[in-house]
This record gives sequence, structure tokens and C-alpha cells, in this order.
Amino acid sequence: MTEIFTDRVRRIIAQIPCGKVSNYGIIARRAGSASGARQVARILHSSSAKYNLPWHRVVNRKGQISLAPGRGFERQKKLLEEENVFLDGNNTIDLQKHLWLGNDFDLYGDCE
DNA sequence: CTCGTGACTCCCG
DNA sequence: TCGGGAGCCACGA
Repeated sequence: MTEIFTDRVRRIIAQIPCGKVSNYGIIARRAGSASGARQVARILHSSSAKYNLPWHRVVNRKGQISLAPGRGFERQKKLLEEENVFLDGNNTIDLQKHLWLGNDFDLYGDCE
């Protein structure tokens, strides 16, 4: 199989349930690199469209969209809203509700 | 092959 | 409390 960091990241992201979000740090850690948060972002940027990954379910540690307005911010925001994930006045996601830790218990989705 | 960059995070002042 | 700097690793040119 030769599982590499990139493949793991892609897989983890693909497992994020609908209506949930995760952050770069957690994904990186589960993928094998404790400090690979930036790589996760880079991989996402590189393979999100190609592998049909729910990139919009990945946000930064604070629960905010890291994308800058005009660079995909609105796109991600809209996609999240489509999954019942809304942002508060500060464009922050309620992590208490939507943060996905990777447990099977949280594998249920609000969509479908 | 080498260099630069990036949708981050943590630590320190 | 908030801001700035350094570290990290993979991928593209």
C-alpha cells in the first residue's frame, strides 16, 4: 500500500462526516506528522478537486476559515452552510458542535 | 537536483 | 490580552 502522508491526509479528509469540520493540526497528527498542518493545507489545495475531497470541512484551529475573501472564503462558507454548519458574527464555526475528532461515535452526519 | 512557498500552529515577549 | 517570529514538511517549477 505504501501509505504516505499525503494519502493518509486525503483519506482522513474524505472520512469527515457531513455537517462536521476538522482542523489542520488534528489531521496532520493523525496522518503521522505532528507539525504537518501546513502540509495538510498544501495537499488540500493540490488534491481537493482531483480527489473530490470535502476541503470545505477543514478549517483552522480557531474554527475559522483560513481562506481570504476572494480566494475561496465565500465558497467554503457557502458549502458549509449547505451542510448546516454556520458561522457566527466573527466567521467562526462552533467547534463544540461541529468539531470532528475522528471518533466513530461522531461518524453520523447531519446530511441525509 | 535545488529553491521557494504555503487554506498552520505553537511559543515567547 | 494581543502580536510577532520560528518551525515544520511536502509539492510544484
